[in-house]
Amino acid sequence: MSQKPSVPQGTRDFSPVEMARRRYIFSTLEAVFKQYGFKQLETPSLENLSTLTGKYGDEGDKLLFKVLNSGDYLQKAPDELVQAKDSKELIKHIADRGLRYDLTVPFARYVVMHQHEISFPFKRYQIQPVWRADRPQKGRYREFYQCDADIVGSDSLLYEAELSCIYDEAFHRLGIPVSIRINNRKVLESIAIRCGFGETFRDFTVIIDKLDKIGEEKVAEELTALGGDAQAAVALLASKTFNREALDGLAKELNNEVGEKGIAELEELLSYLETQNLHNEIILDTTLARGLNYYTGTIYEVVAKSVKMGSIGGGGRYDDLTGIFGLKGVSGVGISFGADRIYDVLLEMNAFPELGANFTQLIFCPMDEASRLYSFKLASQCREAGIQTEVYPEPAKLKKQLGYADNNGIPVAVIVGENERESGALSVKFLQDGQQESLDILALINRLK
RNA sequence: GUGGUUGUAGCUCAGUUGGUUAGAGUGUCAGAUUGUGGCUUUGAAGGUCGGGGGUUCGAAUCCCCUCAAUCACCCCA
Repeated sequence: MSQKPSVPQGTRDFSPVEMARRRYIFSTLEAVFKQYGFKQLETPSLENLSTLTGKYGDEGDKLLFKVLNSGDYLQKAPDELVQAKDSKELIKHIADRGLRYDLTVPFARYVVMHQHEISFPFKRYQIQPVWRADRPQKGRYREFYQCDADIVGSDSLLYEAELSCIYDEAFHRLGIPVSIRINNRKVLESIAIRCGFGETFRDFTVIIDKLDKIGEEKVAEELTALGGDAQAAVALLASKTFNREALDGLAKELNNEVGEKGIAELEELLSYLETQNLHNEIILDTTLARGLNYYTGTIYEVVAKSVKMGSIGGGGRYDDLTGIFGLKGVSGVGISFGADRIYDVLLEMNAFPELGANFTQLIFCPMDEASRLYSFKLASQCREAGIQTEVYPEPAKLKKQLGYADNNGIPVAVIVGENERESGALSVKFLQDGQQESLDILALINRLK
């Protein structure tokens, strides 16, 4: 019995054409990362569950893919938990590992484990898949790639500026006009304190993050329910072009200690950015909160201007991420690119450059068995010369062989039959314009090199 | 995790109030053309109508369950 094949929900195959496009995104980002001196890192797909749980909140824990232990895992599980069907407790006994949920936490783990080999500040980039057991929908997959650039071991705001520039440069190179939204967690905290949400800061951020989605009135409603001065808070929430004027306006309102610290950070970041020639708009958005609660300073989010899609990048400063793994006082700042969403945006914008899946420059088309052997030999000569070469595997009809070349976008075909073999004068056909020439192998190689 | 919409050939889609053998375009393969691709033309293959169950004399069509895609929540890249 044959079964209908399928892939798990939220996962996808990538065809050669799709891979060419994905490679284009990855290599564009990689080139920018390298330009700023980031070094590449990879970590295992599997992490110990203890590394992952509790780092992403209750929601995050639910979305973790857990991997069953090897062997007869139920044998070692406590009977009462199996009997009680208590999945939540039982899982701790039957699954020790899980698939990574993001790249930041594994990076923090890496830094702590290798702290004595690393010279700080350490700049690393990482391009790997992550997994979330989320319900798939547009722009949301269960397996997707993140492309992260982080720096640990420095609290200099120069790095915030560099990361802003990386966002700007990368999306410029990809041809996606974006808004780079920036905020500072301390500014947010200051607003919260000022308006009486100091005690309920977490909930406060969750609500205001929805501002552009549900509107001012709804947000005011929910904030009032939370118990605080909703009107005052809403008045302070705005998104403006990131410049001196906007900052000064904000500074006048936030004259408490946290606020002044946050404003000072934004000012320093701005003074770096003022020296740059940026392609995209930078927005100071005090409604930007971001879910992950470990951010402590600058936070980023990037949105494509021409396509409706969730954020295609995000990140921020976290003063003490490695603290949970026992290394205190190491500050980090990082950003992430959502490669799969960037792919969808480029596709929707029709903004991919012409990227054939074909790399073959030359194909030999043998007319008989002896020519096939002869072609195989000549092909290795071409390959040694650095020409990407194929040999058609059968001495089939020319129509078929040229059809293969045509369908695969191979630009040059060499027809080899008895005449060519004996004279060494190869019939070289250029498929784009249909021109045909007689060349010997050396002349052919020179022409294509 | 909650709710809505959709599911017919590899792909894009027709398919009448439930009625004979489920169609088209495109792609694939073969021929027209024995050593010359794209264009043309002829033909062929390709379908458990997402899967399972039910109603009916009869189901692609109606009902239930399930799987998947998609959209809105939640959350996020």
